[in-house]
Amino acid sequence: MDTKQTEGRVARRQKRNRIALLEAGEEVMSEKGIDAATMQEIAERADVGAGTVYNYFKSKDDLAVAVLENVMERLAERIEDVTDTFSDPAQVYAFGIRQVLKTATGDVRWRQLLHRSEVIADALYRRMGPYPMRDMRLATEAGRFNVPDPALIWRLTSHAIVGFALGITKGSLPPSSIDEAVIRLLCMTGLTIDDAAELAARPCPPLPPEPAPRKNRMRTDI
Amino acid sequence: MDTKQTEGRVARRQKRNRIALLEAGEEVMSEKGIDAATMQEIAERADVGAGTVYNYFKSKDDLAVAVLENVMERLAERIEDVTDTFSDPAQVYAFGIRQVLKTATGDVRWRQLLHRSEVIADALYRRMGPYPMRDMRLATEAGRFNVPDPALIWRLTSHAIVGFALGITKGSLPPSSIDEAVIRLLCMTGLTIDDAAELAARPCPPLPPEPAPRKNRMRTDI
DNA sequence: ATTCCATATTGAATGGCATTCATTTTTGAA
DNA sequence: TTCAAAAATGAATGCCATTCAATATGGAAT
Repeated sequence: MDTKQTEGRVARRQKRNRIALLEAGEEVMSEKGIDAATMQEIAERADVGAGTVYNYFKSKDDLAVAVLENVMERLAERIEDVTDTFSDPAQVYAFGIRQVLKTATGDVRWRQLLHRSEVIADALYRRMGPYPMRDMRLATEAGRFNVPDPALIWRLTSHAIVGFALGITKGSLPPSSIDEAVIRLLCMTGLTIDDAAELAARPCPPLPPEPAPRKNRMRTDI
Repeated sequence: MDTKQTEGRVARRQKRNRIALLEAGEEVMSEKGIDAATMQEIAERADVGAGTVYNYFKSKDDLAVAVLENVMERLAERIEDVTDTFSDPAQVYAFGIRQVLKTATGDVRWRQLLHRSEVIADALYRRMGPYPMRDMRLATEAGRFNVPDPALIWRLTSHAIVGFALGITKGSLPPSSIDEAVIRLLCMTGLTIDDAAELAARPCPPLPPEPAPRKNRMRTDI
């Protein structure tokens, strides 16, 4: 018999639990920072026993990585259309970062989450190894354009994000100017000055429609 | 009577202890990373009781900050001469970073230490507050040249270092080209593209003094 | 030299937290 | 209904930063 014909209760519950844990993780870690977030609280908020978390995630860091991957996934979805619009990988990349910035600056939860992302970037890279970037569409899309080493793109992207996160969370980059930040990121991530300057000079190309904005459920009085 | 006439045994021991702790801290934290380093081991390596450490440093983070400050101090010493050679703050800054890079790439201990420096940059900034940058000669030197907000310089410098540390430790910046890295850092830290490009174009060492009219002309509109 | 106290040192105790694991509960097939 | 395998549980473990009550020490005053 087809074992898939009806997804058993277990499978469904597991899916629910995993999602609940990811959401709880994102919530708590965003609110308190990754270090201060306790597995206990995350478990409670996901209506799950403390030990159960470890059936789904090997460790706290592992959970954090999964949470960030989840965030990135959502980001990437908003980005992929662009590849039909632009033919220059630099443009795609720039646009991608632009999107990241717009979202990151607008969403307190992500900003706080990214705050501690050094470890995460590290873990992400270690976990991904050389070429298994199945899910990282941002990277994949860039790879479509004969960028020599797709892995490099992703690494740079993550560094850009981390660096930017450092910048805004520390307050040294007033996020008043997205374009400015983009330029800095481009420089930081290895595009040439000329590329960056040129990109900065020309206006942002026509944008694909943005999906409905998500609600920010987080307390703002922190 | 002059209480200083002979420094008592206590004062001498305290000085020794402090130094021993800083050295032990740098050693252990460099070897194992800040997180993995235990206060216990640091205390042992400094031939001191576990609790004693807290007579000298408020917390583990506090110790880490002191260790990094110590490193920075040594770095700064190698930098100060430059201020006699250059009159443009951008040059001084660029040269400073250049030195940091050269040293950091050559010294594994520092590289590893810087690796976890996100927290430290944070703590450093928190600790220093708006204007108490007495010891940060790098920043002070920059301040000599009418850079509007000296605090800003230091903040940016620390970010540059952190960012660079992320870069090399993660392997995304092959430190083959120091100059290139410098340019990226300059961009990242808020000098204008033009400034950076110009700096990149001309060889670092000798240059005619100029009034140094620094202006940030980056677009501020979205 | 001796006394004495302020100050420094100490390491055992505390508390918080990630992680583990022996039990219990649930599940789906027989 | 029965049963073995899988999943969930939360109490127990161990690690570690930090605290603190007890102890040792240095040097000033006698």
